[in-house]
Amino acid sequence: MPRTGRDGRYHHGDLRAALIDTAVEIIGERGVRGFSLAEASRRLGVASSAPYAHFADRDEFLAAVAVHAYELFNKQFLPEINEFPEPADRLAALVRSYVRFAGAHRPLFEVIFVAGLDKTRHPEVKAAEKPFEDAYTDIVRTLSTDGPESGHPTGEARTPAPESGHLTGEAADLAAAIEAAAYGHAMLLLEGDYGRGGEAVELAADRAARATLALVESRHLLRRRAP
Amino acid sequence: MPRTGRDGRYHHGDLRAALIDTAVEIIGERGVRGFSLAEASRRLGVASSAPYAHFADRDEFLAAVAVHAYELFNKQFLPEINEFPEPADRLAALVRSYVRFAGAHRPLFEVIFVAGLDKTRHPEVKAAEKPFEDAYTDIVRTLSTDGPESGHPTGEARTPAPESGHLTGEAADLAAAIEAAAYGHAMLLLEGDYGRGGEAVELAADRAARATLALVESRHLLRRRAP
DNA sequence: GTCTATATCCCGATAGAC
DNA sequence: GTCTATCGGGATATAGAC
Repeated sequence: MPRTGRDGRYHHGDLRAALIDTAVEIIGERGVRGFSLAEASRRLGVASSAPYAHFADRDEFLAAVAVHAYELFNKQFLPEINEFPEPADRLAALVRSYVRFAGAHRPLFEVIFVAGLDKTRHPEVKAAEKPFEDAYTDIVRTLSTDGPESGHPTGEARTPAPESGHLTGEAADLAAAIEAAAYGHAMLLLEGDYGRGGEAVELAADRAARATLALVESRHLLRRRAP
Repeated sequence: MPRTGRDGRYHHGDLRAALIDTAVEIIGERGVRGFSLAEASRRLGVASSAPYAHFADRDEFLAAVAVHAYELFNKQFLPEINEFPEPADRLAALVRSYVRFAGAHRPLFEVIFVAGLDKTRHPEVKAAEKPFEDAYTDIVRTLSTDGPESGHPTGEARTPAPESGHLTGEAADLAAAIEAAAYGHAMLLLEGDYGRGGEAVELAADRAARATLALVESRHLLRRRAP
């Protein structure tokens, strides 16, 4: 929301936020790799050097966009899974939300997954993605220790799942398969393999959700011998 | 193989081929988006304008690299599937080969799938990928009309599958799921999610192959209602 | 087929004034 | 916080000589 100062020039109360909005626009048109801070400045009518008052360099700016992307996902899409009590359905819903997010906010999805940011250099990004990762690992862990086919008689003592951290064994295999399926569907959607409109998004999301259920159903086939 | 002329300067008998080799090098270091014809020329010791004697522009050059990539895949990896008689195993082998190719020839895989070439503008690329596509659709079609769980009593009359072109119904759903799984595993491999060395490639390829078998096994869950 | 030379354009980033 | 001015670098692409 630019406002005009006494001198007739445009000034932005929040150039930082305006830059992120404009970046989303540009990335939507040209892709992440076609984005430049210079063009964003041009569109906002500010000097090409103005962004450097808020961000050290281009990478740090993209990291800020990535954080924005995760916050949006966590707020708007993650809650969708709470409609489902069963772990398998929750997982399918999570995958569906993931693909929907890719379709509805393609530029943000691109920044997160296609830009190739070095996350180790941007801890803010890692922190922002944590809610999503936690939701995911929680469900997968539940599924592989408590699934309908795991064969635990009622009341049997179970080793408690670790509270956080990496998955192991069957859970890791299932998680990897579903992660790849979700990512693959999202990428094919963005490449136009499913068409262009909103139906394409739902088609891709639906297929991804079904693939998730199929993988859960046949998860015994995913198991690998210990290396 | 550069040779030296009488004047002491380097000349290339086949600059075209040399450029493609060098492009593979550069893309391996910087990714497709970090590639430029200018740098390739520099490394070969030729003028930055030399490539334009062989290629109209950067995109046409990348299309040539893509054709090279498909030819290599079709020759070196596609034949691997012939070791397996059963359709499901053939499909898993194809997916395994696909991921192995991504790992063994990452730069070429990137050009094909990440560079975002407009294939409609480059018919040579479409022609080069045809053998791969045909092999894929053939197997999927066989699986969804002749699979062990399709429940056709022996001798029942079946509608003959179309000889080429797009898949429909169950076959299309299965094909989409497997395509996404293969692509997803390959991309996660390239992003380093499985680690870096040759073991990472085999891990990803193995997981992709298992996911393929799992999807085939539960393919009834992939079925969508007609739109 | 390759060279030199050049034109044009865009980008990232810095310094210092307002 | 934003501006102007500017440096340095790299890319694409063309024209014309050898």
